[in-house]
Amino acid sequence: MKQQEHHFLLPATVDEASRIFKALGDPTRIKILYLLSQEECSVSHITEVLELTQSAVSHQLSFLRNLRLVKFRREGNTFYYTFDDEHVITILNQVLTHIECD
Amino acid sequence: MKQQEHHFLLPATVDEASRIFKALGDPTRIKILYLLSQEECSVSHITEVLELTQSAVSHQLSFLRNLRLVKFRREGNTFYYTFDDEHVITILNQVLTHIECD
DNA sequence: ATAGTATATGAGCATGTGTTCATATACTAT
DNA sequence: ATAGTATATGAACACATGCTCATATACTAT
Repeated sequence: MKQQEHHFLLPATVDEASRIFKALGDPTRIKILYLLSQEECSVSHITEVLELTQSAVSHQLSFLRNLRLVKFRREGNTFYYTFDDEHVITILNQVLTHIECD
Repeated sequence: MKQQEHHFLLPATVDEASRIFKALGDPTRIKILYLLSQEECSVSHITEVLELTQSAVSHQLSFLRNLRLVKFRREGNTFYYTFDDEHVITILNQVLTHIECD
């Protein structure tokens, strides 16, 4: 066994990374984030475009909001969501591009 | 609501992406992959360095093997693991760097 | 006020995940 | 052959996850 020095990660770093990856580790959330990476969307628009229930979308948006990956603005009854973490969108697009270009 | 055309993702693309992100979405697997990104390691070395049980490490390596994110070679009783997906390691390091440099 | 619309939220449930414990396998050394 | 070492694997269990269903909230229109 080699006797190198390792560079160790801080527990907080590992936790934060796993939280980000976990957020991206679900097909529904990937679709939502990918949609939001293209344009600002209302909840009902996401619901229609992705053919999901309103509740499922709303729960996932709540999840993404807690992680500060998306934000929203209100206009009357309509909530418009946009992504709120450029870096995570970049990572997502890198992976998607990598897969599609296989 | 805007009436743009969306670029849609293939279901297979979404699935593959979520599988990759899910693999990275666990602290133990992040630590293992990060270690392997630095050097080839035996199972027992991983076990000691990360202070995990042998079984937990072995199960996670099996998981990572199935996704072809790691590979191993055998030398007697000892199994040496290395990463097997440069792109995934790159993504992992990007996210880790981004977090640490906050 | 009343009804309608858009979204959020809580409970419940089925399924997935990560661990431990016990045991199997495969090799090495005596 | 036998004991020891390194790793893999299956079962079981606690906990997390993502959905649906029902309902709450907050605004709009009449």
